[in-house]
Amino acid sequence: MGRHSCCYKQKLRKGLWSPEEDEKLIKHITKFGHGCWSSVPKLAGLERCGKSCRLRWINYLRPDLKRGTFSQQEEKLIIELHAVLGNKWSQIAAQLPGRTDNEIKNLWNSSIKKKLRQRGIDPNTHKPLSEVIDDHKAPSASIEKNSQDSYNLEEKPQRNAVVTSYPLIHNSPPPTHEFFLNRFLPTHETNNSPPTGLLPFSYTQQQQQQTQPESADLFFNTDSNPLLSAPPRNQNNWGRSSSNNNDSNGGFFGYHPWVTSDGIKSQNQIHGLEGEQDFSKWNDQYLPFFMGKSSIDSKPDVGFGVNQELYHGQQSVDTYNKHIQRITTSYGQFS
DNA sequence: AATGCGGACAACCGCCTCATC
DNA sequence: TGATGAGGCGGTTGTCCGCAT
Repeated sequence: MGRHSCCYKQKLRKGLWSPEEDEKLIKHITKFGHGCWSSVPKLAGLERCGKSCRLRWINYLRPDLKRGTFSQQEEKLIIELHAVLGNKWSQIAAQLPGRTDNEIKNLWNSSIKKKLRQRGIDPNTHKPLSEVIDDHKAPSASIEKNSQDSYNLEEKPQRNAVVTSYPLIHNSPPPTHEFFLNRFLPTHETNNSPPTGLLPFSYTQQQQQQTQPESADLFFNTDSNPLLSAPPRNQNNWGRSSSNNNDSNGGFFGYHPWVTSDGIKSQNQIHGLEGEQDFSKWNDQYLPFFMGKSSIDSKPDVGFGVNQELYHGQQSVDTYNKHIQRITTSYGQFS
């Protein structure tokens, strides 16, 4: 495809964004939505290409970004997801509320990779380095099965420590495609009810009551991983993840007061918010925009996560189907 | 005080996919 | 059906800043 036409244009600014530019972009998007990104610079009075504006907004200016340092839980989750998804940063980011793919990618390249190597784990294969060197050897009996937490990056590696564990898959077979799909698919997949959006790891009360397969426990230990924890029974919202402990605003994707385990709350319920004051504040300023009510472009916005699709009727179903198709492509067909 | 180095983060580049014409 | 434009993604580079020497 080659370069974008905007890249050929002269006089476009590059490099770091000034506060004035940020302000212009924020003002424009909060007022009109982004619509077609290529038209944003002109309409906002910026000498930037649309792509640059999009990136700046998504990675830095969006109001739902969490920012700040990553918690240990977040780092562990990133590693676990990377073991399954590889360098699919956008898919990994989709599971971390308020984090961007760029942020996660940077963390991986600058920090996590190094930590894993220090612990004797190959960051690409997630296998012990010794196995990567001698790749023909099957996982040997020397692998200690009780070492549950070789991803605990808080612990410093011991001198001369022998890496003795498979980081994720200890004495269990790798999780199946079905298992992973179950974690990602919304709960309504088997009926015709409206989609609830691809919330982070689907949850139903039935699932909670079921005994998790062994691989699931190893993979997504909901006891130890608050990001994956199911909400308490009879609670109508997704609990704010404990990874947001330091985030007084919670983050847009941190919890979803309008989504119940049964489906979607009404608009009145959404706007009433039932005492969710943090969200209410946020709602006044940004909800119309995040609902895709752009005055420029009536198409649903993309790039804010799939949960906003709750508001888009048939289009949300179409987009939802696309997500299913994408996941199916990646992880195989499910029944 | 000057310099070099490394970490963290922001931004760009190039490619791919998809929608539209 | 191919050309084109736009959005999205992953890899890479650039920049800033703190720290050690």
